[in-house]
Amino acid sequence: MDYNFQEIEKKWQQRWRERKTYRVVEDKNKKKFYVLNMFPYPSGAGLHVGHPLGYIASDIYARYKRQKGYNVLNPMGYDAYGLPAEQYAIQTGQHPEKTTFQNIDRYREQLDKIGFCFDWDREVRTCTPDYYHWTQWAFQKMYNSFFCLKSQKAHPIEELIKHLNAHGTEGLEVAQTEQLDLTATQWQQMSEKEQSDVLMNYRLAFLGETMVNWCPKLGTVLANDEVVDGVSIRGGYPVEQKKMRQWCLRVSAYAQRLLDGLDTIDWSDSIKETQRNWIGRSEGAEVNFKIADSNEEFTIFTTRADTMFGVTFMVLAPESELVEKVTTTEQKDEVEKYLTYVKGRTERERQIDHKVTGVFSGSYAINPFTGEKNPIWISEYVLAGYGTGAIMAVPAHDSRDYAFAKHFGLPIVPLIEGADVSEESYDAKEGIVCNSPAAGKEPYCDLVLNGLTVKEAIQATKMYVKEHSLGRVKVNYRLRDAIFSRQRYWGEPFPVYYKNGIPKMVPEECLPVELPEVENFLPTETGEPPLGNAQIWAWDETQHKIVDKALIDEKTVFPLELYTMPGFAGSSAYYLRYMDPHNDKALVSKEADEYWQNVDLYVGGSEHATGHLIYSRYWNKFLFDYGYSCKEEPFQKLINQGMIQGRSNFVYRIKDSNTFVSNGLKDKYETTPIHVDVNIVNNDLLDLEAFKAWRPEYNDAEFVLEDGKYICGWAIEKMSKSMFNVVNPDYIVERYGADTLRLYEMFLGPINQSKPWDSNGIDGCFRFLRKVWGLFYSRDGQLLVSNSEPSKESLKSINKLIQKVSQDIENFSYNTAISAFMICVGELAQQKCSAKAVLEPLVELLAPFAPHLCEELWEVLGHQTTVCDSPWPEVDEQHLKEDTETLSISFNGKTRFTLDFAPDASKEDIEKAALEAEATARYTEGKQIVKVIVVPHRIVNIVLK
RNA sequence: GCGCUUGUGGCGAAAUUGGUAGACGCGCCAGACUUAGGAUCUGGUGACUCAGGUCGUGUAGGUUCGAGUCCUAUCAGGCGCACCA
Repeated sequence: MDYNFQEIEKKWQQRWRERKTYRVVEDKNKKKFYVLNMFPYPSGAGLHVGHPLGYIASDIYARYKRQKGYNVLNPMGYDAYGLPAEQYAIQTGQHPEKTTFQNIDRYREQLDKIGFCFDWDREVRTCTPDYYHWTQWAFQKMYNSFFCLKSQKAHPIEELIKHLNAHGTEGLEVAQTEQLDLTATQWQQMSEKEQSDVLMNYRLAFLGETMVNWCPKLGTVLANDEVVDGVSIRGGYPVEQKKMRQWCLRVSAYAQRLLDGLDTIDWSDSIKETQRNWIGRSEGAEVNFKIADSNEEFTIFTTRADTMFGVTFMVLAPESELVEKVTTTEQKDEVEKYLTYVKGRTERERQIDHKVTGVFSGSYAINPFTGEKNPIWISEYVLAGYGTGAIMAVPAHDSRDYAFAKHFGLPIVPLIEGADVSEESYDAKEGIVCNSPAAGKEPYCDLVLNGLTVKEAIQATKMYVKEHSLGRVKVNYRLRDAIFSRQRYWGEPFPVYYKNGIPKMVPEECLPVELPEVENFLPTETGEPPLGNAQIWAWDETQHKIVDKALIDEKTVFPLELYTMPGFAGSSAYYLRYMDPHNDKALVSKEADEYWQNVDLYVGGSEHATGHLIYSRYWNKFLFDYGYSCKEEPFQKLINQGMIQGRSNFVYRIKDSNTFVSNGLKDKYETTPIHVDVNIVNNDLLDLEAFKAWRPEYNDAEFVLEDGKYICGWAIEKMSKSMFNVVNPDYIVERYGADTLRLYEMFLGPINQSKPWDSNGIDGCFRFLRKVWGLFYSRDGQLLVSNSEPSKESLKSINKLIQKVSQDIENFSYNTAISAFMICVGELAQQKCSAKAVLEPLVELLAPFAPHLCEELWEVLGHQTTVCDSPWPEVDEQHLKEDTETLSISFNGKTRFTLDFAPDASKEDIEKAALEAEATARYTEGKQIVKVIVVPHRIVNIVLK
C-alpha cells in the first residue's frame, strides 16, 4: 500500500478541527510554554514558500514541548492595518477592510493546509475594534503618564501636576522634550491651553513639533525611504523639510532600560548589537559657552571633554533656535541664504553626500577653559536632533571638524603628543595630552591636563565641569522618540478630540473609538488627512458619542483627531492579547498574564530589529511599570529565521527567432535569457509542453536540446512575481504533501540562515516519508508491525535517534535532526525491524516534524489518543553502549594501526596494548614513546622521541 | 567609514566544540527490475595520481603531537547603521 498523503492529511486536519486538538486553556497543574511567531501582514499575493519557514520551525518546537508535558500556547493572528490595503482601496474604491478580510481568509486556507498546531480560538486581527480598543487604551495610558528619571519608570501625570502646583519645575527629574523653568506661581497662573502645552513636554504620548519629509503636492508626510533625490518616489513631487505637530511616543525615556534589558534576554548577539547601536548610548559632558558681548549662553554636548583646549570654533545646527540669536546684522543675508539652501535639501540628501558647507554667524562664544573667543558657525553637518544641536569643534581630533576647518581656513590646534594633524585629524582616544593649557600662555583656569592619558583627561575635565558648574556630566542616547501619527485612513483612529485646540482624551469607558466610514481614502482637498472625509466624526462631550461633524459647536461637540496610528501600534502588545483574546474588560486579565508570563520563544525576521522589536519592548516596559504585564521583557528567547530567496530559471532564446537553446549549448548562439516560470521546471529540466502552453507566443516554440533534454539556467533573486520564481506552498502540498513540505523547509539548512528556495531536493524528503510508511506497510498493503522482541541493533538505532533528535530540537538544528531520521529509518529498514517497541518511539519523535503521517501511524499502532499528547521518548543508555571500541593508534599524526578495546578500557590498558603492538610492528623506528594521548573519537596519539 | 555575520565538493549542508573533513540529502555514474520512466531498489561519487600515495575547509602566517574549529593579518560576499560630536 502506498503512502497516500492526500487522504491522510485531509483526514487528520479535519479531525484536529473537529476535536479542537490544539485548543489550549490555562492549567495551573502544568508548566506553561509560550511559542510565538511574528504575525503576518495579509498581503494580496498570498503566502509563498518563504513565509511558513518560521511557522514550521516554531510549530515543531511547540509540538515537541507539548510532548514534553508543557501546556503550550502557540497562537496566530494578523497585523491587518497597513499601506498596501489602503493603496488598493485608493485605486479601486474597495474598502480596505474587505480586501484585508479576503486576504486573511486566503492566508488561513493556506496555513491550514500545512498542519500547524495553532489555537485558532485565540486569533487576533489588529484592525478589529475589540482589538484596537486596547491599542487606544494603552495610548491613553501613555498620554496620562510621565517618566520619572529617579525611579526610572512611568508614573501618572497627576503626580507631576501636583509637583508643578507645589514647586513648579524645581527639582523635577523627568524625561522631557526641553528643559523648562517655571515657578509654581507661574504654572498656576497659566491658561488651560498653556498648561496643556507644558504637560506635553512630559507626557509619554505627546504632541510634538518634529521635522518631517513633507510633500505639499501629495499632502502627506513621507518616510525617508519614500523620498529619493529630494522628490517623492510616487509622482516625483518635491519634498521639503517641515516642522509638524505630530503625536510622538517618548521611547527615548526608556533608553537605558531598553539597553539594560538586553542583558537579560536570550537573543542573538548580532540583533542585540543592532539594538545597542540604535539606542546609541554615549557618555560625555554638557558644557555651557557664553556668547561674547551678550548675556546669552548655550550648551554643547561632547564625549571628548579632554579636548576643551583645542576648540577653535563652534557650530550650530541650521535648525537650532540659537541661529537667530547669534546672527549679526552684517551676516544676516549670508545666513539666510545658507538656511534657504539647507531647507531645500532633504534629510536623505544630507545623509548621502557630506558636502562641507556652512556660514559664519558673526558672533563668538567664550571658551570657559581658555577665555578665547571662538567664532560661531552654522553648518548642516551638525544635527539638530542629537545632543543640544550645537557643538564645540576640535578640528585636530575630529575628522568632520577637521574637514570644516580646512575648507574655511580655521585654525587647528593639536592636543596629543606626537599627533600629526597636517594631513588628517587624529581621532583615536589614545595618547598623552599636551597643549592643555598651551605652554607660555597665561592660564585662564586652574585645570591642567598635560601629561594625562586621554581617558584620564576626560575624567578630570568632567570633574572640573561638575565642580565649577560649567555644565554637567551627561549621558546621551541616539534613540529618538517615535513619531506616532500618520496621515492615512487604514489605521487605528486616535481616541482624541480637540476642545478649543486643546487635545482631550475620549473617556476610557467609551473606547474603542471606531474607525469611521469614508467615501474617499485620499487626503481632502484642503490637505487634511483622509479622516477629514468622514462625516460622522465629531465628539459629543455630553452624550459621550461620535456624532456628525455638522454639529460641531465648540461647546459640547468637538472635532476628533484626523490622524491615525502607525503600523507598529497594533503589533506592539499583541502577544499579551493572545493570552486572553476575548476579554472585553482588560487587555489581558491578571490571571492569564501571570500564567503565561511572557513569550518563551519568539520567531521572526531580523529586519524588525530596530522597529517592532524596540517598540514592543518599550510598550511592554510601560505596561510593566503599571503592573499590566508581569514581565519586563516580552520575548525571552528570539530566533531569527532567514529569508527564503527565489531561485529563478531561464530559457535562452536565439536572437530574432522563437527557438530556445539549452543552457549547456547557449554559448554557441547569440541568445537572450528569459525568465521562465519555475513551476514548469523540475530539477532545471524544462517541461516543453507546459512551456508551449504557458504563453501564446511560445505555442510554436522550437528547442535545441542537449542529450534530449532542455536544461534551464538559474540565478538567485528575490522571490517575486515578476521573476516568475514564486513557489506557492499549496502547490508543494498538493504534489508532495504538507509533511514533506515541513520536512523539506527544515532540511534546507539552518533556520537562521538566508537561503534560496530550491525545489530540487524535495524528492529526498518525500522518499524518506515513504520509507517510514514502508516500515509499517508492505508494498501489497500488509501490516508489518509486530509485538516481536526488537533486535539489539534496532534498539541501538532508535536510542541513538532519541538522543540526537532531542538535542537537535533544543538547539533548533532541525536539518541535522532530519538527517538522523533518515539514517535511522535506513538502518531499521535494513534490519527489517517490525517491532512495535521500536516503531512507537520513532513515530513519537517524528510527530513534530510530520504530524499528519505520525497521527495516522499512531492510530495504526492502536492508539486512540492524539500523538501530540504522547510523551517524548527517553534515551535508554544501556542500548547505546558499544561492545568494543576501535581505536586508531597514530604516531605523530599518522595513523599506524587500529586496536579494539572494551569501551571502559583505562588509559593505562590502552597504553600497554599500544606498546605491545608497537613492539610487534616496530613502527616507532627505534624511537621511544614519551606520551600517550587518549582523546575522544577513538584516537590514541603516541608522541615519539 | 563603523558594527554584525558568513566563506567547506557540481549544489544545500554536517563535523559530538581542538581529534579519521565532507555525515544526510540533491545531482551525477554504474547496475537490477521494467514495454516505458521525471517510478523503485543496490552500489559508487572531494581533487590529482607514476595507484604508492599526494593535496584539500577564501588567502597568508602562527600556536599544537594534531586546526574547518584557537590566534594574527588579509581578501570576498551578505545584512544593518551611517556627519550621533
